[in-house]
Parts: sequence; C-alpha cells; structure tokens
Amino acid sequence: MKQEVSVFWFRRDLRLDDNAGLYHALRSGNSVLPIFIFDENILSKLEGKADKRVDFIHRTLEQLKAQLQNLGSDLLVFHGTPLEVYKKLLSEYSLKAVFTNHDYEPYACERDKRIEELLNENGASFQTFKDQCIFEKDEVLKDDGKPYTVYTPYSKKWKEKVNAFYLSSYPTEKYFGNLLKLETANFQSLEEIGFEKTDVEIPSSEVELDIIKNYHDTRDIPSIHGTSRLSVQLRFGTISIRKLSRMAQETNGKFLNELIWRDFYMMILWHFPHVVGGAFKPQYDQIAWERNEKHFEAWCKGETGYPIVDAGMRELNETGWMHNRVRMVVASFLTKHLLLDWRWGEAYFAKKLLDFELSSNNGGWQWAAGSGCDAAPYFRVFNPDLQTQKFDPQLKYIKKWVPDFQELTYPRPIVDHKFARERALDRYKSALK
DNA sequence: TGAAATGTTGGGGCG
DNA sequence: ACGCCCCAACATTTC
Repeated sequence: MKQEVSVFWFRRDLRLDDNAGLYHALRSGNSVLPIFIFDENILSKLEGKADKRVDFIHRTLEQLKAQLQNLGSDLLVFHGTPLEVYKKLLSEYSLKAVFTNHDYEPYACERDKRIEELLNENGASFQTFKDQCIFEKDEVLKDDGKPYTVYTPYSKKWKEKVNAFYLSSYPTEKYFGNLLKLETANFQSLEEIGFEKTDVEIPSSEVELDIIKNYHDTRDIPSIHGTSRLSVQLRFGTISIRKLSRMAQETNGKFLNELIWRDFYMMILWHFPHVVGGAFKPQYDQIAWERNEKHFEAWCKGETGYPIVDAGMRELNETGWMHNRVRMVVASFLTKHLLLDWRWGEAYFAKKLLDFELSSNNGGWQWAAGSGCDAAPYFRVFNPDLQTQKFDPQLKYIKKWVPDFQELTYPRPIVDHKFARERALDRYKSALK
C-alpha cells in the first residue's frame, strides 16, 4: 500500500518560515513530502561548470535539508526534468496533491501547465500560491481594469491597497508536525549534477535595519555598504517578501519603493510578455545598433577606459553582484556610448548576476535604453566622469575594483564621450521620428 | 533615478 | 557716475 502524501515543491522560496505554499501544504491533511528539482531544462542552458547560482542553491538546499532533518523529515533533491521527476513520484507514492508557489516567468508558466496536466491525469491536484511578491499580476490595476505602465501611479495604488493582511506571515512552524517522516535521503553533490564549487558567499538573511533606515542617504554611494544587498535572498526566496515589506513600511518608505518596483516589473512582464526579446515601446526596435563585438568584449571585461564603468564590470565579474548606481552607469554606457543593443547587456547580466531576475533585469535594461515603460528619456545620457564626481568623488569604489587605476596611465577611452553622446542622440532621433 | 547648451543676472574691473 | 566687458552663478531649455 503506497503512502498518501502531498508534495511541497520548493523553487524560488528556499525557506521554511513564512512560506505560503508550504503553509497550505502542511494544512492539507496529508503528510508533506518536501522536494526540490535541479531542472535539467534550465541547467543544460548554463555555460560553464563553475556557476555561482547553482552553487548558491546547492548550499542553501544543504541548510534547508538539515533543518528538515531536525524536524524528523528530509528534503528530496532530484536532478532531471520536472516531468520525469513527477512521473517517478507518481509511481512511488500515492500522490494526492502538489503544492507550490507561483512563478511568473514564461518558462515557468509553461512548465507548470504541463505538470498540472500530468498530475490531473493521475488524480492529483496542483495547487499554487502567491508568495514571491505582495501584489501579483491582477491585484493592482487602474480604475479601468487595465494594468499600469507608469510606476508612480502604480505605487500610489499599491500603497493604498496594502494592509496588515497582505503583509502578515504564514505561521508554518505551527504545522511542522505534518511533515512526512523520512530517513536520510541521498543528496547529490554539485559535481554529481555536473557543476563545480565556486567562491560564492552565502549572505546572511538578517535584515540590517540601519541600512534601511539610512537608505535614501547612502544608496547612491557605491563605495559604502548603503544598499540592503537583499536582492539575492529575494531571488531565491531565502527571505520572505512579506517580512521585508513589513520592516520597510515601519522603517523607511523610500526603501519600500524599491520593493514596489519589484512587484511593478513582475506585473509588467506578466501583462506584456513581448518585453522579453523586444522593446516595450516598439519604435525603439528601429534603432540601428552598432555591432562592434570588440567594444562589447571590452565592456564585459571592464576595459572601456572609463574607470567607473570598468570598476562596475569588474565587481560584477568577480562577485556576481554590482551596486545599483553603477548598474545604471554601465547600462547607459553600453546602450548610449557604445550604442550596442540593450539585449546584449541584458544577456550578460543574466549570465553573471547572482540576483538575476528576468523581470527586474529586463525592466532595468529597458529603462536605461529608453525603450521601456516609464523609462528614462532617450536623451538622458550619463556622463561617466560626472557620475564619478557625484557618487565616487574620492575614487574609493574605483580603486577597490580597478587596483591598477592611476589617472595618468589609465588606458584611453574606447570611445570619446562627446562624440558618443552626439552619435547616440542622432541615432535614437532618426529611429524614433 | 541627466547633461549640455543656452539664457539671464549681477558684481567687479576698467576706461 | 556710467557704460562696457568679463564671467561666475544660477535658471531655463533642449536633446
């Protein structure tokens, strides 16, 4: 007689506390089997074996597994395609239901549709919950029922609507007794799933309240630790967005705005899926981009001759993270100075950023390129030297990431600022007329 | 969540 | 005292 179970499928919510889907699974009436799948459909597209994100996930799963073992259960970690894994689970257990949290990205939607079909054909339900944002696709709409495309009115409506109900925690800990009792299950090493260890750091999930408090004064200075650096935890769900939003609301509305941007871009991606691969404003797809691969390579490596740009790219390459102010500078530089397609930059960030999230990354790049909803106007061209004067006047950030930096011997810029600025204005103008 | 070009104003040097 | 020029400082417009 096979055991009747509910599965809880961890994906971008690698935590036990305040987890919506897990909470509902634990209250479903069946014992809960916690699982994670290293999705071969995703892993097979990654370049190289030393991938910080895969390592990050693996190490986080190790911790999650230990926590579940302390509770008398365990985490089953699979490697394969989700469809194969569920076929296997259906053959081994009497699977009544699979619980998981919403994932809004195009691949994830398609994947979940298939899984739901498979489960339904086998008498099991597929139940999904909102967990990774405060308001999802259709919860904050204009009065005419259409989605917002401008941030400020969206954020206003968001703030009107938010209340304790939307920010309260799911008390999963009350129901941990409903986890399936398990013997220690095998846990494949990174090498066994085809990857290698990296130097990735697992940051603390503790929220630094002082940072949030002083956020507005310090967030633009890349040489100091003035941003929360929680994007990675939000990406993998090692921190709850409800908990963080609650703290932001109590501490600093300016910081809360950053979290609202996150909901905003997720909502945009849902309603306007053409932003993946195309400009939100179609006329921006008429821009005749340069195709200078040497320039692109120089940008990637941090060898543009503009110290602030080079510092940012080197920080990204070394750590998988870049300060937000500098992300704007390097993105403006790629799209305006080098006049290279924003999708090139988007793809490079997608490859390198530990906190990579399709919706925010796409939104940010289209903002910089001017092609997005509520984007920077095309004629807003960052001057790298002025950005340095304003935000890194002591050159502390630059010297940290470009140790060989000396003003007199630094390589010459690969493009002249004045020339590049005028070229960008001309090129954009003729595409948009 | 820009920057550059252009316009205006006003103080000071000077004839 | 006055006009003229220079130019910094600030404001406005333009891209």
